[in-house]
Amino acid sequence: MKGYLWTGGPGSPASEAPPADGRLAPWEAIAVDAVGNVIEFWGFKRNQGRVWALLYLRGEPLTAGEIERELDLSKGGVSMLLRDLERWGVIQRVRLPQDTVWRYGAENDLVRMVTHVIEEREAGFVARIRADLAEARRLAESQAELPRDRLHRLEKMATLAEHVERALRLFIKTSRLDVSGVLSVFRDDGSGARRGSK
Amino acid sequence: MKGYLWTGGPGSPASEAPPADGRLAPWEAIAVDAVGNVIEFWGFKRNQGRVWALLYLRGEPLTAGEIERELDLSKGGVSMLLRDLERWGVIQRVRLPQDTVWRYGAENDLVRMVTHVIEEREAGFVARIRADLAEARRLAESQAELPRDRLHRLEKMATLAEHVERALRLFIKTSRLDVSGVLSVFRDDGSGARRGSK
DNA sequence: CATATAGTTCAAGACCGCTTGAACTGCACC
DNA sequence: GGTGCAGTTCAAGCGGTCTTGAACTATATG
Repeated sequence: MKGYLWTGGPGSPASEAPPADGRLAPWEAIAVDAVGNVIEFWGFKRNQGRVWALLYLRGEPLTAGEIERELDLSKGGVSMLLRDLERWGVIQRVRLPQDTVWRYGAENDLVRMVTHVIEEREAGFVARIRADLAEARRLAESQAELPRDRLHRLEKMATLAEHVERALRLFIKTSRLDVSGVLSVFRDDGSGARRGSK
Repeated sequence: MKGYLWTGGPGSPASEAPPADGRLAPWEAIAVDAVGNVIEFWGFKRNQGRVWALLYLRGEPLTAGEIERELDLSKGGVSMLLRDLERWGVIQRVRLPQDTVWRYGAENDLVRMVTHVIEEREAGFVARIRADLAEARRLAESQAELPRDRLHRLEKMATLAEHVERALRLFIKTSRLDVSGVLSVFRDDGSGARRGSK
């Protein structure tokens, strides 16, 4: 909860002079924060989600400076956040013909990114756990005078781990499937906000 | 890692001298830590997982003091960890007839707990997000001169959130189903480590 | 009742990741 | 070349969580 919650500007968003540190409309602030919370829940940085959400809601590419002001973040922070998002392919850096600065636009792939990163994270992690349990088992087996039931329980623990792993994989798969439906919804806007926009 | 290393263990339970700060066998340490990592991954405290794992592997109930020594935790910490685990129903507090102290034994329900807590967490969380997005939408709609495409994107965002939510629910359900298979495996040991054991 | 041990609570502090802000690089334009 | 702005990097600070350790309560025992 960095910035203040800016309850002002009930009337006109465009017509009145907004306070220095953010012109975010209240409804935008709420939506942006909601996405921030979701993304944080999935183990990313809150502000990564906020930046993506802002770009997505605006529909047109913004500059780093604008993001900085809207979201009340530091220059350096914005730079790093944008780099992360770009690396993950959920935003795109574009340079408008006549323009001299970079602008950043949201891809629709937020979800694909989430599942993707989760997938990777899970892969490494699960491999590690599996290796550890295997190692434990190896050591335990080499221990001659080990009560049999202990070993037995260790093995069951490993089985459990495998099942959880399977469930996770399944989740990712179904999630992706389920989401592909959503993506198609998204897609019909892919061409941007038509022309009108601004 | 923590405080002092309790160089004690004159008893030497097994035949060889175990590492200074706990009598945990190496294989146990590895397995215990593996579970700790998993549990941490799921958003719990690492040491909650370690405690459960220790109790599970040992098969027989341990006292708080024993746990404290084996895992090299503080007295207060163990007390809190045990309370959490007990509240979640993944360990059971028992008092042996002749004995004066409480002992704690592992239930097999670790997974059920995980899914359960995730479920709860998810429920509250998702409700919050949903409410936030609804509120944002309400505010946005009341804003007369709002570009139509912006509102449109906000709506799609809400749709997306719903789908992710559905995927999550599905995951929990499948995970639970999948796990129930494992639980049956576990169950045949339900009666504990037979009697012998020690 | 005095003592000892088991168990609980919580303030202080360790720990860790995120954000900041300032120094720096790169680039365009004058 | 010099000035100014966009963008990057990173040490230092901040904020939040987890753990510790000591004071405290509860309970059993002689």
